[in-house]
Amino acid sequence: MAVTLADVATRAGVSAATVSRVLSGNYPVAGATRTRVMRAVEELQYVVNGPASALAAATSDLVGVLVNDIADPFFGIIASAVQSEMGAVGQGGGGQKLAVVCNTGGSTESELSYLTHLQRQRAAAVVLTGSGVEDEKHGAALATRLRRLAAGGTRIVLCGRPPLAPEQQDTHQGPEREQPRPPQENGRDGEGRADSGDGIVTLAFDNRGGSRRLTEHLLSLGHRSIGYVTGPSDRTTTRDRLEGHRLAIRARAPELLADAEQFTVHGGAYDRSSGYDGALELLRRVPGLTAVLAANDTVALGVCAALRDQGLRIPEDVSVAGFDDLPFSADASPTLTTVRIPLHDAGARAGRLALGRETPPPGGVATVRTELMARGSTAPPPGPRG
Amino acid sequence: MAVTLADVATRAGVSAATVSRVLSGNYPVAGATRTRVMRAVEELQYVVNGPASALAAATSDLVGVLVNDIADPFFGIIASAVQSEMGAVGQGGGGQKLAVVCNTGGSTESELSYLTHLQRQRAAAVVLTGSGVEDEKHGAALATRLRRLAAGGTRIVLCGRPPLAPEQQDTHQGPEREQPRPPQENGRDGEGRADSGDGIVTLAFDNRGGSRRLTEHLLSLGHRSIGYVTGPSDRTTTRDRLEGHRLAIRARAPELLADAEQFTVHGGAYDRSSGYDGALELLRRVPGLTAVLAANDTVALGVCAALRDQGLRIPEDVSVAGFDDLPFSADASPTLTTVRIPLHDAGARAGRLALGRETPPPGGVATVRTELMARGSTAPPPGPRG
DNA sequence: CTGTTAGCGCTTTCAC
DNA sequence: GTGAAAGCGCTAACAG
Repeated sequence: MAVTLADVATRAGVSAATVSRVLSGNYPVAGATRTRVMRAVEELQYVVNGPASALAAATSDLVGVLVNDIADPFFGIIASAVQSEMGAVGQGGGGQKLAVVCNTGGSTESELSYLTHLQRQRAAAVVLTGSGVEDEKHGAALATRLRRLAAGGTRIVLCGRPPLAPEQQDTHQGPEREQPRPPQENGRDGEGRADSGDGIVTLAFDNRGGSRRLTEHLLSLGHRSIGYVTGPSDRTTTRDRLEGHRLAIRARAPELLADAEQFTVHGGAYDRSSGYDGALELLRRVPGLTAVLAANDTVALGVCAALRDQGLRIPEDVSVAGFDDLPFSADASPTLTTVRIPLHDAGARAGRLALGRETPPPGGVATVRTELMARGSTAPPPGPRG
Repeated sequence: MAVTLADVATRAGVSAATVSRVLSGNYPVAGATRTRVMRAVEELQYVVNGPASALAAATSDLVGVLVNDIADPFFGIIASAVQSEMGAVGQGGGGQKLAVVCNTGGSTESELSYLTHLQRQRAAAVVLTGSGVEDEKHGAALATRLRRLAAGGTRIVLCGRPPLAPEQQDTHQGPEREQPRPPQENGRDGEGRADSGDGIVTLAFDNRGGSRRLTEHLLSLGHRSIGYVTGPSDRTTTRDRLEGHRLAIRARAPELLADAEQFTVHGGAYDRSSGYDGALELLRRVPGLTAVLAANDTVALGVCAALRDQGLRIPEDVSVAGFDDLPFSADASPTLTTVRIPLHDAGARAGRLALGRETPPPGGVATVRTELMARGSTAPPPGPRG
């Protein structure tokens, strides 16, 4: 770990400044000099010292991507899309960014901790993906930290979670504690500024709308006993999807509202086993169950497994639907009815936003549309008494 | 991006050196002073400048994890395990490492490029996961780069790929061009040194052995028309798995060897669609096909889908098996016969090795055992004429 | 077009 | 136990 800019300079018979200019390429240098320098670099196998250069230039090429679970394709797809926008992987010189993904495991401390690291590294941008945790204290801490990062010049993009709660008024000015969430459909709350005013841009997923359409689909097939296996209860995504579900019931079959709580099982995680356990629990609670909605596709797979293990056929006996439309859903048997989120597109857009290569939506908030994918796992409920 | 160590020092009424000592915690500081400093840090919301600190200390807390496809759970599981070993996520001070995953997309340029970035950042360690690319030129370039990194103090761990080819003798000393690969089962080639001599440690997966056992399983069920859908042909994993398959045939049913090439379809990627297309192609080529082996579980899912679309039942008409035992395999219907690789354990071990928290295996190379998981997707072939 | 001169913000001897 | 000072390797004005 020895060879420095100075060594290269000596070898090439030029000054360190010249070498620096050749390497960064953003400054006129004579052709001959350039070749000489390049040769010296080659011969010495010189590699720029990142920290030194970052310190001097006060910039960094790091872009952090925070995900809740890197082993879940939902995040993998988004992360991969973000990374795909970071630019052609040149051999070194250019302003290419390095997107690194950080796995928080859904832990709030871990999330904060990664943000600290990223802040230390003076990251160029940070993309936070997926569900946020609904915790008053964490939410405030997170918002503060993100605003501070943004103020320091780091671009912040929220992808797949709702926008930050409006800034806390430190000058306590009243007991106004209503409406903790900013309006969703109205894209003008930033009063026309290019972002929400603090440089943080949000790409929210229309979880509520998608979920609502999904439940409507089931309702119109004739289902009246619809179980729901939620995700972890403190997640924004969980809440939004459940809300969409309830909205559909309220609008189309209000008589079912009374049983809603009874028909809802709160899963502990977005994984297969909470689907499995949840389905079993629903079967126990709801005698005439004809359909099960799952928090996402992975959970839905667990639901299917449990149902099958109980000798139930899908969709003849029970319909099942997921959410997200991950690649495996189209291949499952039967093919899984779900709600498609254009994860790749959203991730790519988040990447562009992070690099400042795309102008932020008005108000700093855009909602990504979701689409119902009606497939083989949903059908009309079985006739009375099978 | 303003507040610096000096600001904190002023505020706390001490010198910058003292603040630094308090923050790094590895030096005796009076209790009172420490509290005073901490308070100043708190009040000023001070965050260490990573580049500056890395420059001065000539160390970094970055650990890079290179993966071929971040959207593939195979890599997600390994990466997540590596990350889980990086230590309790403290609030900042300690020597905690930041594991960042870099998605190469299987591209060799991208791989090299990420290594350059990591080298620039003076990464503490680099973990390369999964299949390497079998390309003479790239192999050499990669080996050189990794050795250089290792020489510079960066720990290198190969997880899920074969060890590096032995060092190129620059002093051309003979036409010795045999055995481009080091012995696998013999763990003593490093002559008892704690690693292969260059500080690079390898955790190879026993793909060949697992594949061999899988084919033996099919053979002993009575299958004689076994199709094989491979992964991308330039990958070490692809080659090893195919070799294991051929080995089993050679040992147990040499009469099938003649048709081996005919029964092998080379898939373009480790994805669902090459499984789908591969299965169709096999059906075309092999009239009495009774079993299909896939490069991995994801490919196997594609194979299943194709088979089903052709009206074939699994396993009654055709048996199918995958490789890796990803979580979804146990949930597929029918449950998928496959070969289990302890991905999480391997990743965790790679993480420990990367941090120097575990002593490297003798010779620097360890082979991770794989295990046959015989499940519902394989059964004896149908009787003659169905 | 190229060299000189200052730092960037932190860590770390070396004194006190 | 704490301070002063000397860089770490690079970039970015300024001069020439």
